[in-house]
Amino acid sequence: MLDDPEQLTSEALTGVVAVMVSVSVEGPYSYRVPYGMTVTRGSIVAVPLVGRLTLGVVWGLPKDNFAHNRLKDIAQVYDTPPLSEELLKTIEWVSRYTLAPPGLVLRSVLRSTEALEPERTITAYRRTGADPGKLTAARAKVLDVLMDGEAWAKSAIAAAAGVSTSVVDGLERTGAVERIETLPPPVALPPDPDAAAPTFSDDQTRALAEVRGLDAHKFGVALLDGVTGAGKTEVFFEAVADTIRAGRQALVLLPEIALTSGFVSRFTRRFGTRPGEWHSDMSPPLRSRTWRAVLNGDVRVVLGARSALFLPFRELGLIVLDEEHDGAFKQSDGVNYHARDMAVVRAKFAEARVILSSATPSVESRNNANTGRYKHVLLTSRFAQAAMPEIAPIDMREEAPEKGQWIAPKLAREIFATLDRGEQALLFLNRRGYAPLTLCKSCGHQYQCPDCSAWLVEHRFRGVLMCHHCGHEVRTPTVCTACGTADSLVPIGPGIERVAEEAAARFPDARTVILSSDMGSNLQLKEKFEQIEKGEYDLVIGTQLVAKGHHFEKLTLVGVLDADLGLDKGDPRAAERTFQILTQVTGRAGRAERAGKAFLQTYHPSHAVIQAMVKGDREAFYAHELLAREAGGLPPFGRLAALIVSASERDPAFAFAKALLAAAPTADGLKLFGPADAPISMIRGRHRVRLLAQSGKDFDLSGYVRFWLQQGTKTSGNLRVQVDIDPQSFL
DNA sequence: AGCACGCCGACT
DNA sequence: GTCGGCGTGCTC
Repeated sequence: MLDDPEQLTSEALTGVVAVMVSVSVEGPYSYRVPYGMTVTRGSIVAVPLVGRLTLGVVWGLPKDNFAHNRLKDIAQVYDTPPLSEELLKTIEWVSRYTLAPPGLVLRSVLRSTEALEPERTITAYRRTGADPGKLTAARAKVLDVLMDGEAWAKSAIAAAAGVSTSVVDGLERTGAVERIETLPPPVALPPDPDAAAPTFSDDQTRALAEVRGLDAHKFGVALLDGVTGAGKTEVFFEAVADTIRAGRQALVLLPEIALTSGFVSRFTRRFGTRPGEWHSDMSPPLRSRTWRAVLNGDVRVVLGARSALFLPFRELGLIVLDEEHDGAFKQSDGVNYHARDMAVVRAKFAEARVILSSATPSVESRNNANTGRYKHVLLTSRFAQAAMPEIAPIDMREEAPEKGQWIAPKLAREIFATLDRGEQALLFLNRRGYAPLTLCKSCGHQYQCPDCSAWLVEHRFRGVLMCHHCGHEVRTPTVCTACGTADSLVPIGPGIERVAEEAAARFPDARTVILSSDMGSNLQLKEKFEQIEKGEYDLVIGTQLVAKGHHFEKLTLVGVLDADLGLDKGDPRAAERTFQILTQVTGRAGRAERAGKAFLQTYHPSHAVIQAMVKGDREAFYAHELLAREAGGLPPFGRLAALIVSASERDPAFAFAKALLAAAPTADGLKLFGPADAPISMIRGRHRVRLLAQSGKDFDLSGYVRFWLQQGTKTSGNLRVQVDIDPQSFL
């Protein structure tokens, strides 16, 4: 039974072993296992690497024969369970697929050494029962808090009792309270799958039955496809409950952390306790403890951002991707992976289920559902039809607003009517700032980022011109920096700050609020959302931020100021993204009780996306888009890989890309395009030239690109080649 | 990722 | 003459 992975993982390895170090190297290095040390495949170890200790994972037996006189000893094995075979396989697969060195992929698994050290104790205080002597009011409150007999952190006692921490110090001196070193409370308690019995609509009951049709102990994918408000979350919560009952762990991935807090409350209502959480907003100690608890199996359910996909689950049984179509699931720095695809891969190795949930599934997922690779679970709702707003286009060629305005007359009339009824209206424009371009009317100078080929966007509130690609900022000049003319700078085009200015002038009685990711901290934004929900604003002006996750009872009108978004920019996914965001944002208008209306300001009223929106016919969109993709050999009917060659000067980058293209091996059905300047031809001072490889869907494009780069001339100087398999956008 | 090695500018 | 700038390359 040599090929039985169970057998292999549990087998103690001796002599020389292969260790994957968590640095950017192409394969495992060999190390000696010192006498008396026991390691197996998956053991987490520290190994010496150029004079310092580096984290690594025992991968198995060495495949090469590194000179034995240069071998070093493993320095330490950590006292944790080994990483699961399923996770090791996932790392290898992700590395092979994305062309990222396996050590780099491992790095996203082993994020800190701290998580591996024995858990640090915390100082806590508890009652001893001894007499405190003088019992002041403050002391009484503290002792009351400690009546439960538990040990509390000093700050927690002070907060609960409403006194200062020095009262605890005083009580400690009297002996009525004692200080102990104790382990912190667990990061998450076991969720109770039966804490709250859900009540389901008939549709939800049927959808759940279909999801449950997937064997809980085998690999399988369900696409949970249903309009907002149809109750997708309740359905996949039951799959989470099933997973807990089966003794396996569940992972729920959200596209962005702004959505977690609402989600945690819903989870807590259903399961009686909070899930484990994993995202970049957590404190490093909590992250470490969560990581460890996932590996130990103490945390059963994790709610997290895309990086949670690489947590060291021991017995992963379910991965849910909520809003699976969301572009935020594609990681585009370091390891370029798409969390949706990698979730399916990990689930396959783990014999786990995957639920992809969305109101506007990605074209890829819809295709997989159509062909039967994924189980298509449609969730309609009796309210769905009523909740769908009436959508109408506004042809901007015929009903253009006056010069310097961005709200068409027809939309303005609708806004007035809505405000008169005491209802809320939302104006949506996916452009931050005041104006996307600033120029001097005297000399024509256009303000551009010095390090990127992009206009500087004026942000009037903050008084700066800023680059949205690298963050470069300058104070907005009052005198043209090119010709010296005073007051000659004019803003060109709209951003939401400018729309807010127009709205203030045209609807002076409306209480107006701007919502944009750069308009305050997460907390401030949360507050604004709550105020809108309470009806403290009449007119909401926002970017993509408002399209997600929030329902406003009184909102009955949505105006999309630029419905064309990125249409027709030569980006294969532009139509899909536009369809998704238009569906999301128009869906904010009206709920079951009140009918809603949405208007799309467009210069292309006959475009398939706009037509599908207006007719409320999403199937028409998918049908049209799938045909277009098939005709173009684009995903999901073909594969794409982008190679971005970058350098500090354009010429060497271009020359290298040309040489690379010339050295490309030929292959059946493979097409190469380029070299061409990338749409954003310079970012952070680096010129970027793009090559594109397109193949059939059954072609090993990753393998081809790896072979190609190995054949071609190696990069030298400051030339860099970045590979992006399955690029989502063509930036 | 670090850390050493290496080849060009302003100092004791 | 040297100190040190960081660009480049290697790590079992």
